[in-house]
Amino acid sequence: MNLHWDDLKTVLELVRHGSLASAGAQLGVNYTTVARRVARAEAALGEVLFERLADGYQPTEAALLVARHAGEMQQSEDTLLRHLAGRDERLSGPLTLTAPQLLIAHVLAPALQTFAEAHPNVDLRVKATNDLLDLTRREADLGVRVSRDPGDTLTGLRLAAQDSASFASADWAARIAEDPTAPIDWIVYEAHATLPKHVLQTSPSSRIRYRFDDMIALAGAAQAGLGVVRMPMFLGRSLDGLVQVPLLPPTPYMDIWLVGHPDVWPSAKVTALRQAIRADLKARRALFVA
Amino acid sequence: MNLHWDDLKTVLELVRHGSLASAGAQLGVNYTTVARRVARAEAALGEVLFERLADGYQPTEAALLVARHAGEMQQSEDTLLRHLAGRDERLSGPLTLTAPQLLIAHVLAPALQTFAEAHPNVDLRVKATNDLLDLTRREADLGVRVSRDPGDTLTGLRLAAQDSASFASADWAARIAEDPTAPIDWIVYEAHATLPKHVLQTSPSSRIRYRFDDMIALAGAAQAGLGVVRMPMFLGRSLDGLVQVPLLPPTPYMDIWLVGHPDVWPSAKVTALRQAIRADLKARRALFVA
DNA sequence: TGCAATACGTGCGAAAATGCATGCATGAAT
DNA sequence: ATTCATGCATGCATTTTCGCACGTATTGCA
Repeated sequence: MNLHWDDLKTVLELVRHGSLASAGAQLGVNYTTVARRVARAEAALGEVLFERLADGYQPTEAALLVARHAGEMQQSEDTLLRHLAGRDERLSGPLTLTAPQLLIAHVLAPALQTFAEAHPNVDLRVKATNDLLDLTRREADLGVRVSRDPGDTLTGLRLAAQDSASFASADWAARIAEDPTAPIDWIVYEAHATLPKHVLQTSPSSRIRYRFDDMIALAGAAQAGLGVVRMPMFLGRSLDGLVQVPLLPPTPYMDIWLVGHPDVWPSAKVTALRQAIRADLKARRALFVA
Repeated sequence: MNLHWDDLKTVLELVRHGSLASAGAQLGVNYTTVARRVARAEAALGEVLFERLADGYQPTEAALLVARHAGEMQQSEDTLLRHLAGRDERLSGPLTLTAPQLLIAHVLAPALQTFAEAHPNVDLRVKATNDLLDLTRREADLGVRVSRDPGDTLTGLRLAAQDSASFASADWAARIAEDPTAPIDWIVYEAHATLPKHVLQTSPSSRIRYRFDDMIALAGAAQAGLGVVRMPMFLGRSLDGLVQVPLLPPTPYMDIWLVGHPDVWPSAKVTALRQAIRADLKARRALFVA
């Protein structure tokens, strides 16, 4: 009986995910298939790879060894896929972009439309998420990220510098204009965030009333009048029902980057999308700064 | 449609072997299966991997790229298999030894018998060939080789130093004893071999009458009385119908080595076989030298 | 104690992969 | 010109693999 490479891949995912069901989900197969492939791999290798316990499959040392080398194989596969993608000169077929939802909705949409009309044969897939997808593993071909730099392994193009400022509903804006010393409710992003020093000095009656882990929810809360938020200029300007309030002067914020893996970067489709996005944002540069 | 690792392996073997049939033979599947897997890989990658020409499948650049990375994957697989074998402490299951036919027949057989009796659960497989099997790819676990050194990547244990001398049938031996100046027919090994200088000086009437590319055939020819041969001491002594003749004094010959890959070397089965062979040959050390 | 969720094994029918037989094309040898 | 060997495509029957439905065991929680 001889060893199937796909069975090694299956062992790898089972070691990574711990249960037949989740490994199967990752592989796109039923969990029974995972169990059967593992059994086949055990027969082929002559080694017990997992202990079948009540709460799941527990990998043996041999399984960890298999997983280690199968991981290397997967890296080779990833590299192959990147190289194939990178030398692809066709302007057709799938192309995957990832970006935060709010950037897509309020910034990137026009560029995507321009691109889609210019290249009707490209099947553009947009993964809208704040998760940093792994471009090394080709979870996406290009990514738009808000960060200080593009990172070590990725190639990056700075699309725009941006400022942040304070925004709130018209209600709140009126109240602040009326009585600058009145108590101010802030809605801040992420659990451990603090108020900017400037705010603490000039508006000592400020307090953090809500902490949100999601920028979309936070924006909605601000629109609903729950309080004042600090957010990028483009976002405050784009959202209905929000106006800038003078609590926090415009401050430099993280830049917007277009990033990609250097192997994939030269592909025709990636180059075309890159240029479409870059041209569009260059024309609207003023949207992002005060 | 998603990519099967086994299809990458299939593309690799097709690139290496050039035809569906030989790739299929290598993989142990029908050639139609190779054709279908290649078609599947092409669909999954969105790339044409081979041009179907009248005289076979011609790989495209993309196929060469696939093959390169699939080769890396195969190396990972080989390394995995070696590591698994190396940490195997069981004295059961398959164990493969490779050695030249004549060494097995006339030297190793007793040691193998001892080993087999001591370890009845080991399934000992002997690959008798002069080809140097690839121990890195686990074509064998241990090899016995006649050479100057074990090579760079393999671990080696010198089993015996040996001499060579001249041998011939009883007929020839009598003729030489009778008239040392009579013409002597030599049978030499390999195409470009020449007679030793010592022979040219002391027996100027010597001439090369036959050149053989196979030591077994050569030994048989000597037994049949076709002429005089130079061969290792152990072999001349072991073959019926051959006696040593004084044309060529015993001369140091290449050593006999037991070699293995360092990853596999510590395995229990390999260690046991190694010790059996080493002990046996140590006891019969005199067989190899004058 | 009872219920829901998670995790796995098993049997069966459906789907996919495989092997085999046949036929065609090409090139080399007779 | 004919024959043979090599190499591949295609259709069909078989084998293998897979997904699904059902059953069991365990854990956590109310």
